[in-house]
Amino acid sequence: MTTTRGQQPRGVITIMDVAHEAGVSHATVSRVINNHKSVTPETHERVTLAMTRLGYVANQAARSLAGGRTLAIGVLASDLSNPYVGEIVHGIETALADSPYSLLLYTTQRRKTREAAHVATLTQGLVDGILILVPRNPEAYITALRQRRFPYVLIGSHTPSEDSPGFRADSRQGAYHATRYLIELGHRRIGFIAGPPELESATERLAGYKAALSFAGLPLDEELIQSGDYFQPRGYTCAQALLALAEQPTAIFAANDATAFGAMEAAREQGLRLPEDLSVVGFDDIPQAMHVHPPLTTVRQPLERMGELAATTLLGMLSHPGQSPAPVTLPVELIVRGTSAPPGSAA
Amino acid sequence: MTTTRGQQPRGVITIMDVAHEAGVSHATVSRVINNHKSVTPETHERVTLAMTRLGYVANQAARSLAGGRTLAIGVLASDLSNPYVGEIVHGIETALADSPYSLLLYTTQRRKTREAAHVATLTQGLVDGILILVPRNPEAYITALRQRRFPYVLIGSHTPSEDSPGFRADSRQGAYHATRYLIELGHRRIGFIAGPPELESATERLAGYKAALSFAGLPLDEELIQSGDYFQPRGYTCAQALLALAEQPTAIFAANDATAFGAMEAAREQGLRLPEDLSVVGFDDIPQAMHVHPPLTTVRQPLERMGELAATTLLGMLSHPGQSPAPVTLPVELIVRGTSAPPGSAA
DNA sequence: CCTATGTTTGTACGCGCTCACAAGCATATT
DNA sequence: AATATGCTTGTGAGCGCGTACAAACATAGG
Repeated sequence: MTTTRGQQPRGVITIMDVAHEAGVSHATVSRVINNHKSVTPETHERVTLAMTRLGYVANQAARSLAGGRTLAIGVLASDLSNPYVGEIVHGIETALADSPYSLLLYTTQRRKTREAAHVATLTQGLVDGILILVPRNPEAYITALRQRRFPYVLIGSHTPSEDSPGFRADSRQGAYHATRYLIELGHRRIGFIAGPPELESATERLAGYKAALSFAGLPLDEELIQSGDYFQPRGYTCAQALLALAEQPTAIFAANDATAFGAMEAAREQGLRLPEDLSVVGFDDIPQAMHVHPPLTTVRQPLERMGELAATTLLGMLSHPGQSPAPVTLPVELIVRGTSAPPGSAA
Repeated sequence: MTTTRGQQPRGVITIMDVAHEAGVSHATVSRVINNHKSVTPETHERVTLAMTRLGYVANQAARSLAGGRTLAIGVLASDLSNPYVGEIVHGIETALADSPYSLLLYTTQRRKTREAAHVATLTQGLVDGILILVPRNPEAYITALRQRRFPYVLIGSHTPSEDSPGFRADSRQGAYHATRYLIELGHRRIGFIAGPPELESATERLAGYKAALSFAGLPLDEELIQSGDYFQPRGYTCAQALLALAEQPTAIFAANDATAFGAMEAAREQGLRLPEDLSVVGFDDIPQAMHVHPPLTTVRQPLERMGELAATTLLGMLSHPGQSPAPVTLPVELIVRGTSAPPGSAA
């Protein structure tokens, strides 16, 4: 049985070698690999044994070519150094851990010039489905993906109206809650540092902020709204602008945590104590939010969970082709930490 | 020329379609794709035109199978939510941006049970080469990789003795400098929070610390050395232990930034002012090091650059098989910020 | 004992591409 | 004018695997 192969055993062990070793045809080996039902337990056993004995590892390229599936999913992200993205990818990894799928990572930082061609390459035989993180301008490829019926799931901001499968956090609701919270603490002048307007999440957070003000009957002062870009340095300058107003705000709600960190810097530089002299609230709850001092009050997005859900959904779409789940909006949660207090509260 | 194909134009455009469209053989199309020299400019033009006209995209699986190259490289990392890893991957992406290679990401969090099988899968037709980030127990697969002559490059800690290509930061030197810096500030009792001893970087940093003490003629007090694990919570408890000593240290050197953050927390909780009552120095210079308050004095590792260099090196190994560059140790840099000062310096 | 039915296995084709080889052709050499 | 040389292009053979189809065999029914 344990025939030591006559040919030179160079390099790669193929399905043929296993077939020979087990005394069956390569088709049978293939059946074993793919768990086809019509294989006798004994045959299955023999083949499995032969595989381990020879140290057989399937050639993925050949499987893809013959079977039409690549067993890989692509992840399109903007930039990995963003902790926000890291969290989501972490969740994706978790979901993929028990699947046979590999993870192909693409950041749009790479080859941003030809993002469309990029998607084309990915979807043309490189991966079976893709996850798109926080799409900046999805219109470019989403339509193409849809009409090609290529499986994809969005993560993060995207218009809920479009019926693409996706998972997003309820930015509007979160911003609304956070703002109401500040109002209930007694704040009347609440500065807002917005995100880039081309991002759905940014406009929603702004909308939530405005809605809360209007619900509380507070005036909407355009002076109090600064346009940020979700990055810390801009948060810093926006906060400076807010603190330079004749009528200073007693609280600043930043559209994301990085921006909030910038605001904290600016406040400290002006000699303001947090939270006694100024309350700061962020959005996202990235890991370091709890590690700054004082720890940041913020709105928690279930980032890791979003990644996990999206990946699981995509896997489901791959195993049950045709269906395209509706987008899901996940609730967010206000995490009260140390940067928020009633206005003018003594130390 | 612009023959509208008679057959049903369903699904995928293959090299054959392009060949037909351009009026050449499929081999010529292949030559154009692979930039073979022996193609007339006119032919090249015709083929290129046909490709764009048909929207041809090469099937990567077929290329891999036929050509023996996958045009993908694998990245083996421990865990993406670690900002340290994010930085490195960022550098890798940068290096890969202008190459035809894709990035296959594997975290060992996934399937940690079968890490070896994991490497086997990767190296058996999934990727052409791999980058291994901060290998925990590399022995398991390094030897296998080497004897299979599979291209790989290490990033981060690894014994410099082993002649695997790799890029690492000079942990020992960095720790030595940081410790000397504290000594020169006037500190005599300097606590050290070590990293996990199974990590090369951790032992080297400890060695650097000890060397600096001995160079300065300071006694080595084992009490002052706590064993951490590179994570923040442990840094917190280790710092507590150090601050509970009868003879308190006036400075704490933490083996990495996360640990240093923990130490800062502990110090603050004890009512100590940074840096007046206690100096804290970290290692790594992860992005948030400069964003905590006060900003952390730390030893900067060129993480992104390490990733970029490693990827470039791997690409070089792939295009010039056979050579295996020697490991490189990159210099680190002490970044003095706000958490370090002479002992007992008044505010 | 022969046919119908079901189960397990083998045969053979092709997925889309790369590459060795040879053919075709133009130009250089004698 | 005949042959050699170099360049461009076409032909064809797989790469390793999945899978339709058929073959082989066992079992059941008549």
